[in-house]
Amino acid sequence: MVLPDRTPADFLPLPSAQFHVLAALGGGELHGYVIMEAVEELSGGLVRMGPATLYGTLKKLVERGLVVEVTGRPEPSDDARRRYYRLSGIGREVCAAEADRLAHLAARTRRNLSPGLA
Amino acid sequence: MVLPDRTPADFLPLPSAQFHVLAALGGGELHGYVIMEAVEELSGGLVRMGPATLYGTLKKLVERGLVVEVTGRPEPSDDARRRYYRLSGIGREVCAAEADRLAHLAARTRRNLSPGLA
DNA sequence: TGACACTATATCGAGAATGGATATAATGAG
DNA sequence: CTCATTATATCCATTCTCGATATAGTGTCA
Repeated sequence: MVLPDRTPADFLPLPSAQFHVLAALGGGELHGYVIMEAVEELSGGLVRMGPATLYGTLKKLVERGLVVEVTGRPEPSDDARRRYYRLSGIGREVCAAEADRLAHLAARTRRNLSPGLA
Repeated sequence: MVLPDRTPADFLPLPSAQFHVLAALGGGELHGYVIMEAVEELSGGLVRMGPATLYGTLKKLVERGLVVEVTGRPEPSDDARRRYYRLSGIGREVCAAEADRLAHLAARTRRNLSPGLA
């Protein structure tokens, strides 16, 4: 009852935690704990996402249809506790669109900032 | 009593509203209303900052020492209601550092995303 | 001069986003 | 069998964001 959004642009700007998780999932099907590590790595160590942020964000992303929980294990003898997630089609598009937005924003900001460079 | 932070890295990641305001002020000394317009322009029309976010953010940025209110008008016959703001030295550094962070994050995300491109 | 849109700053209160701390339990190494 | 690590999960406080609203000066035009 809360999903009239269909095009990537309708999701922008994305809350930063949601973007970090989508970005991490760009690498493939991952489970929660590995996502935390991937977020830290992708952010150059600057962002450390704790469990509260991660699992809340994951839940929201699934609700929004950007992420899908994977049914079935990659390998049968895998740790039974793990829950795997992957990007949906639109999730991938939204992630790319948000990356573009950030890149453009950063570039424009640099340009706007440079005239007064110290 | 709340300013032990001194290096730009201590401020990252910056909340998005704070970054947008700093980015706008990269263009020079501006007053509130013009900042709102500049934010919209710099964001490619994607971000429209209302008064509540703007003035709250501005207040916080001044508290943090990233922005300074300008005493004295640029032109004597200026609208008396206006209050002008400019980046502090560290404010400019933080803005540049955050722009770099976003650019890198966007680039890494794109790289991480591309292998599975649709 | 009076009406009205626009400029301009400001706050309230709600809701969303974030993060520290904590809980629980399975896994794996020694 | 002990203990660090892996793993998911929630509580609660704080922070961030924004729609709505308030107040008032400015500029235009009839």
